[in-house]
Amino acid sequence: MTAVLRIGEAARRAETTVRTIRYYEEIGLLPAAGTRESGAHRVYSEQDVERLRWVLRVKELLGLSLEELKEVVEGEELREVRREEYHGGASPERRHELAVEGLRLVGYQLDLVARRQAELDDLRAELTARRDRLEAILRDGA
Amino acid sequence: MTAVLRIGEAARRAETTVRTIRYYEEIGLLPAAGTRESGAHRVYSEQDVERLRWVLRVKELLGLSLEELKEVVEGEELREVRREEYHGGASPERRHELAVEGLRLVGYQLDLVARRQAELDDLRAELTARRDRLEAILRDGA
DNA sequence: CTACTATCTGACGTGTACGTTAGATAGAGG
DNA sequence: CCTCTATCTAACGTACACGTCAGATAGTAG
Repeated sequence: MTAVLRIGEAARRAETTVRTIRYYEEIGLLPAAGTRESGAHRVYSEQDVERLRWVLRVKELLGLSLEELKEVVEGEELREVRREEYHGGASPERRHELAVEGLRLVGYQLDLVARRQAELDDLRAELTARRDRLEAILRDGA
Repeated sequence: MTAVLRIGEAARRAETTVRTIRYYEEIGLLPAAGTRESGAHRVYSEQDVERLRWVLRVKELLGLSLEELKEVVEGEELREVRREEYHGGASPERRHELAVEGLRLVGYQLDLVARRQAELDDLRAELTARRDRLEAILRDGA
């Protein structure tokens, strides 16, 4: 069911390149895909692809460096840990712990998004004012 | 009144560096500050600084490359032309022309801002959903 | 005029984020 | 077992956006 993908297909699905995935692994941004003996092909799950898509999206929209992205990746990894442990039946304390840490990371991202939105709102307001002034000129002036 | 600034002070006011200003001039992003004989100091007006601040802000918020920024700079230059010509008394046809072109450039920027805002809205919605799920777990679960 | 600081013009260096190439190997299909 | 393609590692190359340094010059304060 959970198809296993190799790096080429993973890259296509995540709308990125093979090199990028390997590079992210190199710098420790992405975990080394499974335990491989050197030379063996990397394998990815669809969840891995989803995680990567999310990370790339956040990077793009917030303009984060790969260094800054590490917190985001951490959050994504935690999500997966949570899913697995829940199905494997984790203790209530463990669940609590995971949820708390998850909240911290989600809060961090929400914070970044909110800030950027506020700045974009300001920018948009100024642009709209400019546009209105120009339209006024076209209407009743020049 | 309209203080004349040299590159160091201009950089401070625009919250950037001297090198950046010179680099932008090198690649033709910013106009060569006035007509200088080679070796003479560059001079900037407060308007120049405002223009630069705007450009840097748009770059940061929209994640544009310097190449893509050229449209934005063009828009800012046009604003200045407009101001000057208005005070110098431009013909109605000229005013009309300037306003139309200005609208195009403002429209372009508004479009970019709107797109980014939409994407950020989506991102925020997903993050908020995640947060809510985690909070639910803390409330009535773990 | 002198002293001092900021700016000037090259030119080379740097960090980030990958692209590209070479030669060997893995693994799926027949 | 053989073939063929995708992937492997290692290494060098590249585009962008500046940083940094050297040596000369401009402009301001006294």
